[in-house]
Amino acid sequence: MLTDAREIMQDQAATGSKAKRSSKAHNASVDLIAVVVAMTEHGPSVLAVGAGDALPSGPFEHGHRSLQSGLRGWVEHQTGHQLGYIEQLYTFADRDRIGKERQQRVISISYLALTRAEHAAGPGKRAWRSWYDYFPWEDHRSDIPSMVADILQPRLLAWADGVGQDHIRRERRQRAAIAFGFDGRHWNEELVLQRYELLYEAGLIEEATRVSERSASPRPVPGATMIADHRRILATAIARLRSKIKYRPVVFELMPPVFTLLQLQRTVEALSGRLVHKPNFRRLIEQQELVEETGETTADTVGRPAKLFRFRHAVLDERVAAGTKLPLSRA
Amino acid sequence: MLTDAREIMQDQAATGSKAKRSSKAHNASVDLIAVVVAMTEHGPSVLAVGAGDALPSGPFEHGHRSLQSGLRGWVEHQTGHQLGYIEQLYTFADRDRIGKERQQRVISISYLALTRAEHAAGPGKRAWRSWYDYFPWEDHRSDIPSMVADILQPRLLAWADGVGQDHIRRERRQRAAIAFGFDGRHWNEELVLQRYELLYEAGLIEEATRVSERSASPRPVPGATMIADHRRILATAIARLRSKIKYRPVVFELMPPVFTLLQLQRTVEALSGRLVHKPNFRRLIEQQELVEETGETTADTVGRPAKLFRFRHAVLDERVAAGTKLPLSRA
DNA sequence: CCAATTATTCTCTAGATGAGTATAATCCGG
DNA sequence: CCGGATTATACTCATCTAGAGAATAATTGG
Repeated sequence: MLTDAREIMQDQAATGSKAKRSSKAHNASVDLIAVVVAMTEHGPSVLAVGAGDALPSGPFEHGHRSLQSGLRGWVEHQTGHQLGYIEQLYTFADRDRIGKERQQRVISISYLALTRAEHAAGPGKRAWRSWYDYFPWEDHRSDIPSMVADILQPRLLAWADGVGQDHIRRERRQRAAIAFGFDGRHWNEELVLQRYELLYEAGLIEEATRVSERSASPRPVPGATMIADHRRILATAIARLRSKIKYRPVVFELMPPVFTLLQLQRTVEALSGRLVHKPNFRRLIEQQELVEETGETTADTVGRPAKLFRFRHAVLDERVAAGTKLPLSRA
Repeated sequence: MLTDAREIMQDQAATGSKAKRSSKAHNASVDLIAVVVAMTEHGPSVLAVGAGDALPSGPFEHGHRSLQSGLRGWVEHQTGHQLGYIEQLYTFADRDRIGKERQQRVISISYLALTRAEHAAGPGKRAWRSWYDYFPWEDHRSDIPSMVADILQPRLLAWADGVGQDHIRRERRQRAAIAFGFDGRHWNEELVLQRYELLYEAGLIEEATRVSERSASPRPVPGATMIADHRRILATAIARLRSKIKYRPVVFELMPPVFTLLQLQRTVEALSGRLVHKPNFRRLIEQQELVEETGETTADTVGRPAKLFRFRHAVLDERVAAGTKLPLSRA
């Protein structure tokens, strides 16, 4: 099982330690929320519950051995899905949420999990939704979605120009330009959360406006909504994953045991939302020795048959990739 | 104020959302733990309380507006220190910890904060401890500490060889070699947590053994201890910071408003625990336009006077550094 | 003025990366 | 059985980046 060593270690650390300090901590309820990602026929997909508008989640309970095992339990119970790779995303305290009579706060701990769609056992087959349903502006594979220039840009500009002070207007314009690549800037696929936050701040996200205010607010931007802040958590997960595939071999968690290099490339492209240069992608994968040939080739496809590869699990032990960006002396 | 946009946004997200799902979540107490880092005369230092064996911490309470503000409150109260940059580290659930009669779990949310030592107001002047007091094997600036070869290596090998099965022994040896750079491997300064975990697993960390077992266990390795798992949290923070200075301009949080390039270099070296190549470091900083000249030069020192620089806060708005490692097409 | 000391600039090299071209192996319709 | 379409794989080339070390500049203290 491919797992992020650091995260796993941390969680083991959590369950193994013994505390000595007694504290007058007050109580809170603790929720676990999972973003479960897999590749389906519809592209990079997320496991949704309810009407496709909620992430699997549930309270952390006494029976749970650890946070992660509690999360696994809830996902399995709600979707019939067993999780492999898990990493923690973020913990936040919800301010407005109040439990029954006695005031009580809710702590939400969110996780990113990677799996293969086939692993599903049970009913939840329909539960996969392409994550681009929720973020249609994030898919730049075929081209920049027309809605970016047609809808997002004018509305964000209107939002920026709707403010009186000059420096705030400029600052808003600049933030929008950086996040969405306006004015000839490059698109940065990792800024998923910043883009969502910006739209949210501009009042263009449906979740940002209360039902009572809907008529007064600007029309929200296209994209499926979710309850509470689940869509924000999803944005966080996508951003994390898009960043992580660049320095850790996590893509393979989403691949079948055996695959062609083009299939691998298509997966990376689906996740990052943009196309990569085929020969260079191949060179990158091979020089890092991430895969090994099985000896087999594909048969069913048109054109020259492609070699099949499998992930070299050994690289997880051999190396620990860490991005060097300091001018260290090699010595 | 230089802050990590992603983290801050997340926390705002937390306080701003409204939840709809009612849950039967059971109660837990929530603790906030801070690793506060600054550069002092003794190098990279961490703010400690008690006998220098605990991190500032306290329960998350009703009065707190958000997790971060709760953390700020506790640190300020316990150390008189105001915090600037804050980012979340990790959340874990402590299994063995039980509150009074009714069984209750403790959730610990840990944070990394960066500040300047001078910002201290109040008594806690003695509270700064070099982080190398706790991890003496992590400082490779002058040379590889002799204890690595003299103490750590033999004890880790003894631990590995103490197991019967051949493949487990090999796996332990390999893990130790990768983490500590044995057998001619390179030292990877980011593996702070992995190294601590390995020593912990090998029973060489004092916190790992209960008092009653102390006589039977192997003698722990040098290094100041901390209560509970605070030293592990510190290791996590150091690892995160060593990684982050490579792709985000966070070092400047630790610098005075005006500094020379050598001072900046010394700070980076102190954090990463290793030396960098001076001309190349300079080239890196300048080509990224992270700093601008003040026009002044240092006077007090021997040798050619150095130009003084200040951080260009504008870069935070202009750019969003994100590590590209995919063979994307430039378009 | 000279030696010592620190700062700053340049040069050289090897490797990584972006981009495009060329060749290989298959299928399919004639 | 051949030629075009299609996909896979292998090369080539220019540019950029990062590691390493040398050369030059501006001080201080004798």
